[in-house]
This record gives sequence, C-alpha cells and structure tokens, in this order.
Amino acid sequence: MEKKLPTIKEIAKRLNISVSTVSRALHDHASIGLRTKLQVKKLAEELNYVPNQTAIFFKQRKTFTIGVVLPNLREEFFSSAISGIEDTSFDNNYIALIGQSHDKLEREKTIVDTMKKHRVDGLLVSISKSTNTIEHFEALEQFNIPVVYFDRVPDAPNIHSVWCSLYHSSVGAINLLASKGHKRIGYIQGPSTMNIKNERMQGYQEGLKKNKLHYDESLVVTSDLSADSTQAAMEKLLSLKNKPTAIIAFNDYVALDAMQFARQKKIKINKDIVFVSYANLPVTHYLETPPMASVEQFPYEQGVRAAELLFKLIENKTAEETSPFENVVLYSELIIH
Amino acid sequence: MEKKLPTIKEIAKRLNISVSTVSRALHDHASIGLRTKLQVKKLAEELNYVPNQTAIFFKQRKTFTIGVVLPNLREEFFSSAISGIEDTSFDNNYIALIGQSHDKLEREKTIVDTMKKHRVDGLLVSISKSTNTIEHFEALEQFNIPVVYFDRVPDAPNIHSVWCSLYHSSVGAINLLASKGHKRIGYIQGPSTMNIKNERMQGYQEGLKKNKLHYDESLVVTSDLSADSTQAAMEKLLSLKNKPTAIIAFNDYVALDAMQFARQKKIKINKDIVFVSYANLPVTHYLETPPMASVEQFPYEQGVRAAELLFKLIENKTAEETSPFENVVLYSELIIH
DNA sequence: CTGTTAGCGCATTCAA
DNA sequence: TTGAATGCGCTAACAG
Repeated sequence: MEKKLPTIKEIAKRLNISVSTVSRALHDHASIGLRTKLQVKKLAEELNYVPNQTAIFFKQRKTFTIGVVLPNLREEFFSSAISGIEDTSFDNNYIALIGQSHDKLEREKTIVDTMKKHRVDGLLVSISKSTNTIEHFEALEQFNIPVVYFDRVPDAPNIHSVWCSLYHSSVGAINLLASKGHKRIGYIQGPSTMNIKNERMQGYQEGLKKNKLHYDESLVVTSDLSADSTQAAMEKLLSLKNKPTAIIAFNDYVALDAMQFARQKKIKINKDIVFVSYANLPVTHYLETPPMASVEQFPYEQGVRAAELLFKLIENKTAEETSPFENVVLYSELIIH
Repeated sequence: MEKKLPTIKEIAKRLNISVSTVSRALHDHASIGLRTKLQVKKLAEELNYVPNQTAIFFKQRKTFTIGVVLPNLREEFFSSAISGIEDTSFDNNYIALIGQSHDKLEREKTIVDTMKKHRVDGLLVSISKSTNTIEHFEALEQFNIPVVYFDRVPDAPNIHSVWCSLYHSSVGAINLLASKGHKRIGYIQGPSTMNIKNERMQGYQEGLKKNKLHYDESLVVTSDLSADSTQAAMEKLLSLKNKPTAIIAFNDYVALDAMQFARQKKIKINKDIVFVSYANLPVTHYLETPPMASVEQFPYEQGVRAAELLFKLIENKTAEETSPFENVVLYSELIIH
C-alpha cells in the first residue's frame, strides 16, 4: 500500500545484478547484453520505475527545470506567454516552476531565492512594476544560471531579452487615424514607474510629427490601469475645450473602461470618438463597437522565443561556450477591426 | 566568474570547521556557539548561499514542490485557478511545477511521469477532455503522493476533490428566466465526452420541472465550444418553428459566439432573445448587451481550496496519518447583470 | 559484458 | 560545543 518509489537499487536486488548494470540497461548502453537489458526494462516497467531527477542532479548538475517569474498569471497576456513557455519546455524535456511577483520587488526576490534553492537550470523573467534593481537576477547569472527577460525587460545593458517592439505599430496607429482625418488624438498612457522602454509614447510623438500634427500635452493623460483611474483620465480628456476625436489607450482593458465611461457620457463610440488600443484581446472581437484597431503583441510567441533562447543558453553553458548577449525583438502588428 | 553555487562544504572549509557545524549553525541548532553561528551566517550571506533542495530531498524525502496539471493555461478559468494555487503554495513555502495536457490523454500521462520524476510532494489535477482513465494518477497515490482533483473532477470513488457545484445556480437561472415570463428556454451544452458531472443539464431539467415547463429535446443543442460549432448550434435553435426566447449557454465564450451569430441574424439581444451563461468573465461587463446573468464558478478560490487540501494531505502523510477522502464543494452564484 | 565504488550536498547519529 | 561518518539515488570511472 504505502510503497516507496522504486530505485535502481531495488531493481538490481530483485534481478540479482548490480546497480550499474541496471543504470546502463535503462540508458541503452551499448555494452549490455540484450537479455539483461530486456529483463531490466521489463521489471522497471512493472514497478512503474521513474528515475529520481533530484539524484540525477548530482551527477549531471542539471535539474531540467526552469523558473518563470512574472507579475500575475491572471492577466491574459502573461497566461498566454506562459502557455508558450510550457509548450516549448515540454518539447525540450524541461518543466517550469512558476512564481508570481504581484508587482512586488520583495516577493520577486523571495521567488528568485526559491528558484535558486531548487537549482533551476535557467530563468525567464518579466519584471515587476516596482523592480528598480536587477541585482537579484544578476546574482543568478554569476552562478552561471542564465536569465532571459521577456516583455517587461529592464532597461539595462548586458542582458538576454525577448520583447515586442511597439514603436512602428504606434506610429502606424497615428497614420491610420490621421488618414481618417483625425487631428486631435488623445493618449491614455500607463504608469510611468515601469522600468521599461516607452515605445508607445515614442511612436505617438513620432506619428504626430510625421503627420504634421501638433503635440499637445493636454491630450496625454495617465491611468494606473484601474477602472477608476482610467475614467478619471477620460474625464480630463472630455473636459477639454477642444476634445479629441480619437484616443489611443494603453491596452484593451483601459480602452474598455474608457469606452464604457464615454458611453455613459452619451458619446457615440466610433462616431464621436474612435479608439485604438494595445493587446488585441479576443474579447474585443465580440464588442458591438470594438476599438478601431489594436496592436497585437504576440504574448504566446514571446514566451516561445524566450524559452528557446533560454534553452540555447543552457546548452551552450553545458558545452562550456560563452554566449553573447542576445536581444530578440518581435514586431507588433496593427490589427484593424 | 563562472562560479558554482556555494555548499556548506565550501563554508566549512573557509571557516575551518566541519560541515555538520555549518549545517547546525544555519538551522539555529541549540548546541552551537553564538560566535560560530554568527560567523557561519555571515559568510553564508556573503557567498549568497542557498541550500540545495535536491540534496535536502534525500534526507527529508520532500521536495517542497507540487505539480499542477491542467488542460490549458490560456483559458481564463485555469489561469485564475493556477494563480490561486501559486499564491497558496507561496504562503506554504512550496513551489509549483506546471504542465498543460492540451486535452490529450497521452500528454497528460507524459506530464505525470515528469512530475513523478521530479518527485513532487503532491499533485493538483484538472483532467483533460479525453481522459477516460485515471490509472496514471492512481499510480502516484500508490506511491503515497496525494492527488487532488479540481474543477474537472473524474467521476470516480475514493478521490480527493474540489469543485464548484453548478446545480443550484442552474436551477436558479431557469427560475430567473421563468419569472420574466420565458417559456421556451434553449440550452447550448458542451461536448458530452467529458468524464465529469453534468450539473448544468441536471439543473436545467430540474428548473424546468419546478416551473412547470415542458422539457423539449429540440431546445437542447450541442457545441464543441468552437465558434463554428456554436453558430451551427444556434442555427438549429433559430430554425425551430417555435424559437426560444431565452438561451442558456455552456459558458461565456459560447454565449458571446451565439450572441454574435444572433446579431447577424438581426435578432435583438436581450429583447428578442435573452442569454444566461456560465463563468462570469470580467469582459462580459463591458458588453453593451451583456448576458442577463452569468454563473460565477470561483476559479481562484477553487485553486486556493485545492492547494490547501493538498498541503493538508501532504502534512498528514508526513505525520504518517491516513487521510479520509475529502470532497470539497463550493457553490456557484448566479450573478445578475 | 558486468560488478565495485566514489561522490554529488545535506542532515543526522554517534563519538569525543 | 564540535567533528567524523553515514546514507539518500544515481552515474561513470575503473576493474575485472
């Protein structure tokens, strides 16, 4: 009933052979008699034998485990990314340990320590909003545990990263709006605390310039991404004498909150005001009045690419090669609805 | 540069003391001199020492790791559940390994083997659609690794489970619709292959009976949950001579697809036909014409409760107590929009 | 072709 | 108060 998981020792004892013979038989070592090999494999099967990874670690110095640290699994963006990470790990015979930072630096540090304790072979990270130092990650790399940042990539040199550039799509969004005759384009930006690139804003400004539109600070408002904050931001935009006829929102959720608020104010979505946002969540396709366009950031693909890069680094490390710092950039796409 | 993670041996050598002294010092063992203890702790800190969990396993027979196997991380329901699991694990000093079955039995089995290889202390499972046997999970329990099923719970005796009952809310949904005068209530059900309880249907039938409404088979259609299949199901309902005035959908996504199709057919949502669905996804709140009501299934809480139960089982196991089979039932709530 | 043995990092028992 | 020695499961070097 209360059995313990079988070991090669157990198998060896039952067959009256040595543990090394068992070990070799299980690994299809060339120098093992066919009869012995089959015997061993048969018994292993019967006993439901599975090697103990924690023991293998001692010899191979590998756990075949990677860690994934990200802010929050409930956000569709991150759950898609981790799905890509899991699929890629599965294909590479790896398995992923997960930890949510909930955008708290302290918790992020604790998780990294736990990952270290479990001797992950590498780490995938999307940093928390409050992460203003990456020492805790660099400490891992010191010990030869590669770290690949994805999506929320710290603004630091000498790192491996995978992210999705929003610049061109942001410019494209303005081009699209300008081509429809919009001259007053509002922008609801996200919290500025994030230690990451602000390509949305760069694209916004460049887009305006290209279309010979004036950059008006009063058209740029900020939301902390909560519904309340977004609505307050909208209120600001709507109270302008010269209201915007188009609004670019930090992401789809912000757009949804903004649109709901606008609707309450008797504003006709896509008529009085047109919206463009980031993320391209599937749900927007079900809206009667969806945003005019949305910037697709390919979270699943980011996860896949980040995992692939990590496995490459792990492999090189095993082969005692040094890998140059690699920064993979995917390009977002402006999807017109 | 290419350092290895420090061990207690390393610390011992540097301080010219024995490994056992180091081990005891780090664990605040009573019989260690304060001076030695502080010395050890200081150096450990400096070296960034973190114990090796894989080594600890040999002594404690525990990895402080649990496995989570579920169909798909991209579904909001599961990503919420796993978020609850991760939060609970974090609080209990555990960490979770994840695996997606993608509703394939074979992949589920492979993942379970990998989890076993990694010697997880316990397993949380939401079974795949094609899982028609739970032998691979029972094999774990044989080796004293507890398994807790959640949400998609197999219809089997002698298991631990956490799930959310939909029965009362399903009856409640009919009551609500009947009270508004609806007499023809359609039901778009999910695929019947799932090896789990069908409380939606039971509630549907009981609700009709309670409200003295006739159960009409032609009002029950099936979707495999894809958009196409849902629309085909809707087509059937809409082609009836005696069309339904209300429709209960398997979940919010099915409802969204159904509503979109109805809209294309010039049917006025919430006027010609009213919808009720399951899941209560946040996105439904942003619709101009949301479903009239939705059944909340508390995925995050299910994750939390499942993890809590699992940790209790692990604890009892460590204390060499036997735990009775426990089946936790949460109750869904009918949220009226 | 197969067996013996050392050693990975740690907790722990026994000895001093 | 501290040290030495053992064993957990496995692989691989070495020995037959």
